[in-house]
Amino acid sequence: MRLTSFTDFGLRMLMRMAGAPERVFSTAELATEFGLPRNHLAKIIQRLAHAGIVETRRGGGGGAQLARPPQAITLGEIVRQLEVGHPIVECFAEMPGLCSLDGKCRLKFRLRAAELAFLAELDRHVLADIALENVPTGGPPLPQQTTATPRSDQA
Amino acid sequence: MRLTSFTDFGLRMLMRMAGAPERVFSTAELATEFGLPRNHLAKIIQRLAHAGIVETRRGGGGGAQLARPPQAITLGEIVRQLEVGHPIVECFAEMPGLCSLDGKCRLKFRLRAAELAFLAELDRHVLADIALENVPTGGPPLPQQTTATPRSDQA
DNA sequence: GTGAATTGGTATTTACAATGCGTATTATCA
DNA sequence: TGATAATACGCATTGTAAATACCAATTCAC
Repeated sequence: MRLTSFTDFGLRMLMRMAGAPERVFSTAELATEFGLPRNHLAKIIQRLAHAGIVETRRGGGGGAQLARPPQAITLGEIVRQLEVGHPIVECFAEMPGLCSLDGKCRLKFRLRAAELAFLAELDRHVLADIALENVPTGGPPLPQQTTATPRSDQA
Repeated sequence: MRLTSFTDFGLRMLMRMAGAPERVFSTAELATEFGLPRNHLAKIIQRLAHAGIVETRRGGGGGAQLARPPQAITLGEIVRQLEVGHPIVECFAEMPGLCSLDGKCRLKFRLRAAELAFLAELDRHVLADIALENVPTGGPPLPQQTTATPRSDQA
């Protein structure tokens, strides 16, 4: 039972963005803060944008920000969107008739119920509950105080 | 959110074994029935044996059978044993201090709660609930490397 | 209008799980 | 006791998904 790195990293970025919902975060900035590859994070932001969780804007000064207040985004919604295409078991893929136990399998229903229980527990919390204001201070010490200057161009 | 093939195939084999708790099933027989690689199934049986869910017996006429009645084995126990070593997210691996958000991360606790909800839902059912008596009646032609020796059906 | 910054999309490389295969060990039957 | 059948274990191979790199499209600043 494993979540993909998409979901893992996506949650971390959203936690950070929820800490400053008004700001615009570039993928380069998030990549520096978390010490993760920029291109990989950009892909996840794309997915989140398609799902309507964040809004992106190209060009200078662009980046991503939450499309809704963090109180209106449940953790379940995030995981659901980020885990698209990764069914619990192979049987759940959209391939009818592939499973040889198709009609007689009484397990499928139970697995689905367990998955719903997992997501329901996640839906009991919203993004605001796990927001973090502090920079994780991954590797090099970033003495970046809250100078309210969204200048962050370096690479 | 995905279970490994270990868990997927393990559950199928246990479903079959629960349909005839008194019988002994060889891995070759199960592999033929399900059209799955024999060696892979043997490894899963090993894991299940170590977990105390099945008991194996070597030698002629040997094989595996449930160590307890199928009413006494919950689905949660099976999944828990089969998913060992596959944490939900990387942070959950046994590597303290690796996650840069160690102290401040309020997500970890929620993910754990969701995982427990998933397993709790599974614990509401036992293996007997999903037993299947019928053989899946070999669907696709399988390129089995077994030497096509018709097994003498043991009593 | 020009240039720089930033996302969007596609292709390639890499890592890990899944699979296949061979060998050793052990128990049962003749 | 010997032959056979099955598990147990390790390693090589394969396949799929993640991770990375690169190029195109777009927007703001000047």
